[in-house]
Amino acid sequence: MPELPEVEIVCRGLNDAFVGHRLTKVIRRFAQLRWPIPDDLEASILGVSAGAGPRNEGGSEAGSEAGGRADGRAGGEAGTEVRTEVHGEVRTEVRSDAGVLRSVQRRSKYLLLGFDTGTLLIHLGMSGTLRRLTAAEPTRAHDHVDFVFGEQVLRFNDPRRFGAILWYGDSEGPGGSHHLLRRLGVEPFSEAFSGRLLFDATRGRSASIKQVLLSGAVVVGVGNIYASESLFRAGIRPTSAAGRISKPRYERLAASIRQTLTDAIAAGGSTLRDFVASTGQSGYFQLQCFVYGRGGEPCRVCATPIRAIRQQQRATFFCPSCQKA
DNA sequence: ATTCTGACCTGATTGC
DNA sequence: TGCAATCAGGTCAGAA
Repeated sequence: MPELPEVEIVCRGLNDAFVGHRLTKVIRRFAQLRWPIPDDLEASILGVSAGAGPRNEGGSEAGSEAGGRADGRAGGEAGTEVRTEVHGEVRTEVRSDAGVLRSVQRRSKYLLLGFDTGTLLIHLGMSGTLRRLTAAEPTRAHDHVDFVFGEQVLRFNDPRRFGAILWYGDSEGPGGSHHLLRRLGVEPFSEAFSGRLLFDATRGRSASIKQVLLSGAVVVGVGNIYASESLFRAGIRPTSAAGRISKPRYERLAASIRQTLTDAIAAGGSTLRDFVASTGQSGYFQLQCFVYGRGGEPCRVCATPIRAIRQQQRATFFCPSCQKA
């Protein structure tokens, strides 16, 4: 599963390949992910009310060979009927650029695809991938959804179905207020993230520091691998009570988290199982881990055998010599 | 309020 | 070779 660096790589890939292009169709082959994929997703994105009539359904693909260039007058293009509700007043207008993907952003491990009508939330869960393919590419097992952008397709595949595809319409407020995003901690690369924040947020907490990092309530994007790696670089035992770690050590931890994530992004995201970039390329080399997955092997710094334990049913790795309680 | 457990799923790997 | 048990990068909902 993608941790933050992988999601960041996918986010950049989506920006390069799809922003400015127009979504023409959503093909939903299997709807049951962590939550059901809305059945009116295509209509929501395109701004067409769900009951707008079956005549519109099939034949509206006429202008899709234009390859994403929208400046031409598009002679025969009828445009798409868009209905917006403003203060209870329903307006109908014809918009030829309905469905154009305006932006792709990452918040924690959520991908936020911005359309004029609202925000598409995508989470890759543990095993989700997004690939960029041509529309003719045959589907494989667990290819649940296609987002068709003319000739190219963004295809969502997720064997374990822990991922999510949700819609957050503009009428529901800005996407950032979605309940899944509202309680998230700060971004690790934001100004707000610091050793002081970690220190202040953990006073009185008896939970282990690794548990606090994984919870995402203070800082987001530190998954199971990078929690172990960051704590190693900071010289802190994963089992230490978060409330008993000093401010200087938290300063070091904040820097370690940033550095670990930066290194992983630079490496193209660590490739463990089935991560594939949105371009469909795989074969990124894996970030060289100091401790993760190296139980029993010698520490790369001091040669002491790395210890493997379990915390909250998750694998944790640390060097008993380099990392102090 | 904080902390912990179970649940959601399939697939790869391990051990008998 | 086959089959069962175990594990996997996330995170939500609910119980203790």
